[in-house]
Amino acid sequence: MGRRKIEIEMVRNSNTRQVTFSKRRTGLFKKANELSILSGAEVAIVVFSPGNKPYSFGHPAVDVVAAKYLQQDPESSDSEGDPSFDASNMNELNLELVEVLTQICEVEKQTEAYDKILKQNDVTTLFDLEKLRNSYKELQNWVKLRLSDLKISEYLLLLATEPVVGVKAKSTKKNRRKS
Amino acid sequence: MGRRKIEIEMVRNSNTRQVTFSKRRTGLFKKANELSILSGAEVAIVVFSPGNKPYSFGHPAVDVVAAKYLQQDPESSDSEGDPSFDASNMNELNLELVEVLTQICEVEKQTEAYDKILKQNDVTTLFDLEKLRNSYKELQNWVKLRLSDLKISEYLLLLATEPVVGVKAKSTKKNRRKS
DNA sequence: AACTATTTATAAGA
DNA sequence: TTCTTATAAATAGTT
Repeated sequence: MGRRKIEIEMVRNSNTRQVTFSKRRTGLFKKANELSILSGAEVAIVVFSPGNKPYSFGHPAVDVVAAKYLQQDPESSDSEGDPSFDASNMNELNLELVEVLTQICEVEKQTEAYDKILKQNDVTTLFDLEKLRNSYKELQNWVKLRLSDLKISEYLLLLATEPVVGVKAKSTKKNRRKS
Repeated sequence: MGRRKIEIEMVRNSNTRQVTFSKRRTGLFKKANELSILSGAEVAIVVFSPGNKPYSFGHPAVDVVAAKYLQQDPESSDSEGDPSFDASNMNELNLELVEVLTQICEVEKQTEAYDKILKQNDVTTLFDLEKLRNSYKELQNWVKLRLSDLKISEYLLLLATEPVVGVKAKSTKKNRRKS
């Protein structure tokens, strides 16, 4: 929507990129505001600029909408009994990390194998394409699996909620969670 | 932007309101996607429709961006805890996690895109094969990159050395870290 | 779900 | 950064 049509791809020039970000971030928030007013919808937006500065928009407020959203999926944290935050959580987190790293290794080996297939430049038969296709599917499934059980994200969220994670914080009422 | 100019105010007719919501929600998410691609910004949006159905958009993912946002202002206290292991370590670890999650998300989206190519069963030209080949290479490179800067692994090692991370552990000499 | 007349967003330029 | 403006894109009302 400007003097010229542009491709939707990372803007090369870092200066132009920042300008584009500013303009479009403004536009995005304006649209969000209109959406919330016109339809009465609740909207929350969080954006990190290329320079990593945070911007947010919320109607009625980011926190409110975010909380509502997070409440949706009740599978999130609760299990842990009482110690405001103890080792078991950390150990689980660590295990998750090990898992991720392990699987990343596996993916590397897989991709190498698949790359070999591709290097035989005769991959023109349907059969080979089928194999290729399946390879991608596997990879995709792996990633989805990783993402779908969002335990790590949940942990992050949980951790973010506790300013001082894994350390006995000043026990304010914030350490309390519904259980 | 339509046949007529409209005032930005709650749309009266509930049917029209729902239609407006649908159209504009789509537009908003499209804009968000363009913003994230053009500028490399991270974006998370959560919307509740007038009928209270949740919709979300995230690049790399709602949870990841949300977590990062929430972590921003940790009224970083250090409390009365044993300083041998405080929040700063956790924050670093968390940032690493955010990194990994971000890249995993990117891979997922990539693989989805490539899968689309494969689904067009006309992938018989050399050109397409070339694209496919490059796709794999990118993926492979990503994984290698992930593995080569072994910061996370280092953390894991560190963590593994500390059975109880982030919590006042039985203080042995293990609380020592190279510095 | 499509179709367009219009309005709105914005890329480039100043 | 802010403004201007030619043009691309979104969308309100219609079919």
